[in-house]
Amino acid sequence: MTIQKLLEEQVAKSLNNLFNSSFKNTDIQLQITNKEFAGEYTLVVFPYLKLSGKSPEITAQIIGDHLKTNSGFLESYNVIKGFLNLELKNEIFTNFLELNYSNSEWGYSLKSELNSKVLVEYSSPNTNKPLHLGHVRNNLLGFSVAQILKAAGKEVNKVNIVNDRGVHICKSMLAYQLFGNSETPESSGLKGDHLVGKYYVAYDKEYKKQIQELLGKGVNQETAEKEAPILLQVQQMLRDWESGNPEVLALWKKMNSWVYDGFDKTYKTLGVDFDKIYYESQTYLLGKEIVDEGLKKNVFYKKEDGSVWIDLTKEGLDHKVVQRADGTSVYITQDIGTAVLRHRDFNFDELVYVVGNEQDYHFKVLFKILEKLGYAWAKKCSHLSYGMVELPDGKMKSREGTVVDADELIDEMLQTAKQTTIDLGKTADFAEDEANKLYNTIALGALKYFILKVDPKKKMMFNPKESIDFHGNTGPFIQYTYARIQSIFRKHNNSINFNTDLNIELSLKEKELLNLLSRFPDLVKESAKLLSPSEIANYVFDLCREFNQFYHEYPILKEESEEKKYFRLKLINLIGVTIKNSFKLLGISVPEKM
RNA sequence: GGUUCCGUAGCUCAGCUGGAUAGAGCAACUGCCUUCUAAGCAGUAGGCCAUUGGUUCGAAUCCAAUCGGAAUCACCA
Repeated sequence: MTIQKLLEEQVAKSLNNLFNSSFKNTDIQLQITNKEFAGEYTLVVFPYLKLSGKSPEITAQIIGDHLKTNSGFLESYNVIKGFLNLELKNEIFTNFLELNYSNSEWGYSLKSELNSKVLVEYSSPNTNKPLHLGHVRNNLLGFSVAQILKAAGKEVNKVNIVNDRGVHICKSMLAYQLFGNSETPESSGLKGDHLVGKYYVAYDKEYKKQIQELLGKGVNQETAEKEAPILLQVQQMLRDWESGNPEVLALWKKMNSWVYDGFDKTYKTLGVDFDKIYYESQTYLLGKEIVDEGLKKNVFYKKEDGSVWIDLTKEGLDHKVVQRADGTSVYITQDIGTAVLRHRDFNFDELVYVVGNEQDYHFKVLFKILEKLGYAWAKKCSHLSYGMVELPDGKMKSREGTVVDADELIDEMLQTAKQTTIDLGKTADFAEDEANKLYNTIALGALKYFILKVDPKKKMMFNPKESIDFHGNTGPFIQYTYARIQSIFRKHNNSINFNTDLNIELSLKEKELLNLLSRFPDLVKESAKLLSPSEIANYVFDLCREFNQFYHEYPILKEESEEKKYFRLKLINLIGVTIKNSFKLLGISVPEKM
């Protein structure tokens, strides 16, 4: 049990004794004491004035006295207005440290008895273009959330659904047929996904050109957009694909394989992975079957032109197409199939979709449809709806080429990390492969932390002109702090297995650090509940700031008192473990030396 | 137009299940490397928490309205 929870229990007991009330532990809200006052935790007594019938100051004193004589936790307390600041006994902290300092799994829960199975879907790329910064946010969030859920004791499987079919894929394919001249990744020297992306852009360019031509002939805008020859060709190609035209299928397979090679490289660099990859080409037929069944059960209805719809107006939503008039499936058709297939495969208790907030409506509809189709687990599906990554001039748009390419960005980060590190002379005595490994660790640490420190729900701004920093609230700062700690242990060389005197005198800073450390396990659970890596990021940054202040002010190896020296070694060991374990939850590695 | 989300320092973000004088980082300016790694530490400056009203002992936080921005409402994904 954490220090805070023990305290809350004691406070509840005291209140109940004093006022004949019946508070539970969870009713008590302790807050962290402001730095300007003595104490670690603070009880706001205003809510209890009616019970005590006394002024805030007197009430606080009564509670403080009772806690001091009965809880065994309090060294002393002070009252400022209606705030009761609790100063804990040193041994609370030293006990805590003694118990946890060498636990390498510190902060992580064991798999719960309930063994709740969670599926996390993330990444979900389209195979018509390379990954950009928006996808990077998705991948990092998905991977990190999975790590956090595991650390909170859940059984987690990561799944990916590859959007490998549909009109958008046909667009790249058609443009390649028209303008590709049979070029390949090998012949062009382009990474496969980039080569295919080139033709997706080429399609859009040609489409816009044709619209202009039609407009020039006096056709109106709407008709021009619907009847541009290249669009009609794309629609024909999709029908050919769904009917199994060998030539179209061959082209599709060839181009997709290029894209997969490209994606694999990017995934590997980012350090993300999946337990199972689904392909829409393998799930959309199941989707169509379910649509047929739903039609028979009157969950869906058919319009005269043959398109299939669902009426969700009673749910406050709208009518929604689930199958086109020409019989081809739409996005949601395949999502229905994929969800059902996944439940067959994994029998999950919860399913988390990591998908941008531009699809909020889509997921509302999807979950509602699954519910109406009678799947009980539909209620256990949730959408981790994250905000878009924006550039100073607005949202990224693949078609318009206003994107920050993932591979290019990572490459730039690597160059910057390398240059900065060399300028600082940090790798002078490193072997070449060690040095390269370090540049990679720092570059990805900077990128990942930059993205994960922001609340997932909020949109975030990325300015390509200002490269990601390595100072202040950044990944490298935290990695550096970890390396500093390891450096001390390299110098020390001895075991730290030394019993701490529980009555050792603690400085304010040491108490602060121990108090902060003690909150880590609860924080992991909290961030699992909120599906929010940013909680972890902000916490570990705070911890590092506190540590660096401590490091600056207090000697560790040079401390003369052996007692204090070993106490501090244990303290910084636990700090190091906490940094490492926090970063593991963010999918970021830490260097031993930098 | 309907629905949803957002508006906190020059910039990027914390804080939002109501609590003490609203915090970091970057950028600017000042100091600190003969002492465990200066990717660090200390300090200065920077705020009508979009606006107005309400709820109460107490509001950046909850409610309403207004202003500003975004997303979505496709036989796109």
